[in-house]
Amino acid sequence: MLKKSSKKPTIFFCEKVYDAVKKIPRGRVATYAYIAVRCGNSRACRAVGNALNKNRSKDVPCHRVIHADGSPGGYAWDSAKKVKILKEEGVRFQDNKIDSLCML
DNA sequence: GACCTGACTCAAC
DNA sequence: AGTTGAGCCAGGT
Repeated sequence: MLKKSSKKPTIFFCEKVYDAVKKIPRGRVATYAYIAVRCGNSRACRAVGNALNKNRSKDVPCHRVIHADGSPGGYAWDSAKKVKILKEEGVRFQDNKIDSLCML
């Protein structure tokens, strides 16, 4: 049984990305690497960003996803707005970077 | 159907 | 400390 691979968990990955991002509590942020790890590969961070960038569903608080070094990263709608939203949610910023304490 | 790019990250130089 | 290269996944051209 088991027909050898035959298929890739492509859909799984993006689905997990949305699920993980949706689970981010308000006032908190997560790094792409964190989401990637949650999806199975810590190096799939690119796929995570790509999934959000191409899908950017309103159901997913993609603004809570930031770089690993604390930079707000990018935002398909408006990177500046992303920072603003995070501040509104209560995320602490340190020198234009998200405080590591707010990272999951 | 193959190649490249993209909201990334880590390690080495 | 800043720059460069390599690694991963998915979608678009």
